[in-house]
Amino acid sequence: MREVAEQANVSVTTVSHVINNSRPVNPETRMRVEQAMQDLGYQPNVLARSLRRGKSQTIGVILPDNTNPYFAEVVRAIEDTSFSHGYSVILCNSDNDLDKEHLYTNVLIEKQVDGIIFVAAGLSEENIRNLQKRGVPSVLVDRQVPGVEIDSVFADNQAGGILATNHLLSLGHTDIACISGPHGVRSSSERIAGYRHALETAGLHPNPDWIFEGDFRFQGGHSAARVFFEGHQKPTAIFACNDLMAIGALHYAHENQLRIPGDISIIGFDDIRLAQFSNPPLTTIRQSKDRMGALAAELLLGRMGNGSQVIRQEIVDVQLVVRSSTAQLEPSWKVITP
Amino acid sequence: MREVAEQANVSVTTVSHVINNSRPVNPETRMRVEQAMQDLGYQPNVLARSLRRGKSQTIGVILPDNTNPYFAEVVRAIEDTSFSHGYSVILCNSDNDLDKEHLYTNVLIEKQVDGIIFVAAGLSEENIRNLQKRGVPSVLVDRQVPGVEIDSVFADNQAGGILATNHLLSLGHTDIACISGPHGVRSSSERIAGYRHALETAGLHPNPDWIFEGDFRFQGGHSAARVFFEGHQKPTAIFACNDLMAIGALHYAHENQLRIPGDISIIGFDDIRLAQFSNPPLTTIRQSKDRMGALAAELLLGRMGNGSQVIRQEIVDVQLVVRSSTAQLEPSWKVITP
DNA sequence: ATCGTTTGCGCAATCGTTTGCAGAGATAGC
DNA sequence: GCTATCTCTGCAAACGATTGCGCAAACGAT
Repeated sequence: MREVAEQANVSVTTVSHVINNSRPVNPETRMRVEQAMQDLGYQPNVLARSLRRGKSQTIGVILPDNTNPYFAEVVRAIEDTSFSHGYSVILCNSDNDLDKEHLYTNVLIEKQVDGIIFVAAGLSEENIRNLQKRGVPSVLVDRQVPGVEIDSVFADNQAGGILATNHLLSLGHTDIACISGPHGVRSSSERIAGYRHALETAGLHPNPDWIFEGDFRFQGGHSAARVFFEGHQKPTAIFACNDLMAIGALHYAHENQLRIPGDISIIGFDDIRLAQFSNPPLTTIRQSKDRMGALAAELLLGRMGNGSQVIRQEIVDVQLVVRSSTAQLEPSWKVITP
Repeated sequence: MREVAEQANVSVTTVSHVINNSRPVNPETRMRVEQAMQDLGYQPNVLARSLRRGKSQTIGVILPDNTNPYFAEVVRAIEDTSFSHGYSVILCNSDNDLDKEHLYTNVLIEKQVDGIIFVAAGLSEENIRNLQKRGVPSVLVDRQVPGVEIDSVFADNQAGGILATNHLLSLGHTDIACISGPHGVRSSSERIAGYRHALETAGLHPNPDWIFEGDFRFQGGHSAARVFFEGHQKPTAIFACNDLMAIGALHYAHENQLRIPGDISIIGFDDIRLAQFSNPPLTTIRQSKDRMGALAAELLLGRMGNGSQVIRQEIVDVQLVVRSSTAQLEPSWKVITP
């Protein structure tokens, strides 16, 4: 910058002002400065600027694993909208590990990020309070932490669980198993709550053997399906709490010559892109990952712009997407069996 | 920091030295300082440190789309190894857009990243020279840019293409179609080169109608398959240049009651996690994304540590993984048809 | 008591910007 | 011709750390 100033025969002050348009400067001078910047290939040092201004134009995103398509799509949306507002994003994989998450949080704070988005974080209440005490704007995505006031956006998980279960019920299924997410993940337990609620409303009571705790990954769905089908009583339909596990279950069924949806109906949750290309294409509950990511970023940006605004909790709708992995229960089955 | 210094009754100099262990300090004093840091909940401002030290402990990763499982897995490995060396990563989605990529590059430079990793970048030669001129360490992953000397790591794509094609040939297929990646993507064209080479070595000449330019996404594979099967002469096997497209093709086949691998064999490339859970599980060419990502990060870290080391180009092996989407060509087919 | 060494610490410049304050010259109003 | 206003620019102090240089006390040896 000093070099530019010298070459243009002005002070660094002026250079700064032409860069930022922060006060009027004589057109002729401005030209000279711009020319000098050109000639010298000058690029500002944003670090110094950030230091001075107290804003780094950077946000942190902490999520369990960017390899999970669901998170990948959310973070993509976050990155897009952040970028279009002039912010960069630092990516952090917490592996659902609270310590790692804490570590990342500190790194981000030390790097002076302007805000943090937690995607389905394992965030503890204490952790959040700490953030708030430090005055770091943050928003939660996909998961609530009870008993704490913080901007957040998540899907209407319970409604989704109900939607999914009702869909299966409406097809005549009553023996509906369920693959949950990892223990303690709120979004999963809400979906399960929806599942339970729908069953009870239909006058059925959920069979505890038919709730299997998965891991939100292919493998978990696969294992769950095995447990169900090696069990005494076999379900005719499965509600998986995310698409990955649904596809894992699909895979198990396929390995074992179970026809889908002939022998077993499967419904997922999320509607990741893959869902329409699975075999058969997966019936699922769509939550808009684009919208969630964008919303999260906007919430954060808003909060950063104006610290005192009221807390917002955005709930995004879910939607049943019927494809080919679910079908009417063959009446014959029920009739013949007894 | 000043506050800490006051509270501990020392100068900021000393505080700095206890933080960095950069010179001996009296144990008792050190205790006092540490206590003060505790009490005040002090966290260093890494921005200021970076400014002073001229290193930001941050690297940039520019890739087309973090939503693509292949890239997602690579970037995950990059993030992991960077983190374990004390670096954060800024994520940038270029959408294969050269302008956007250029923009991101500038942002990263201005943010004073210590290095940049381009994953399958559309990077132009000029672009790279610019980087080198500026002295920004950078490494290329998954794709070479011809005529430029730069650290890079990529898979042995041609070998992979040969491996895939030979596998199909060995199963008796001769009518082998091919779904390429987008025009101009080096990794894809090398795979195609391998495909051609293998065919020619087997005394066949590739049918130009049987090379379809895809987009490296589900949809492209799907479209390609349609073109092939609506064509006059139908292939008995398909080599897709990545798994996503292979799965797209699988999906088309399924929609049209083509049995796999009975009616058509399909082989992919990458071995993304999904590949083993597709229906049927996908035969593919594995390239270790973990290794590539880790290697890339290590290359970059090495370069950052020592600017003058010799240029390194790491080639990671590929490997045929046989699953269930490919099978022996039914002899009947060929015999009966004429 | 003196001197040389070691140990422990602080001063102040620096990294590259931004920004409050203020000065110089030009223009205008009377 | 004098002052008021306006336009354009620069000085220097921050932002929060790191680091070369140097000083003072303590210590051991003679």
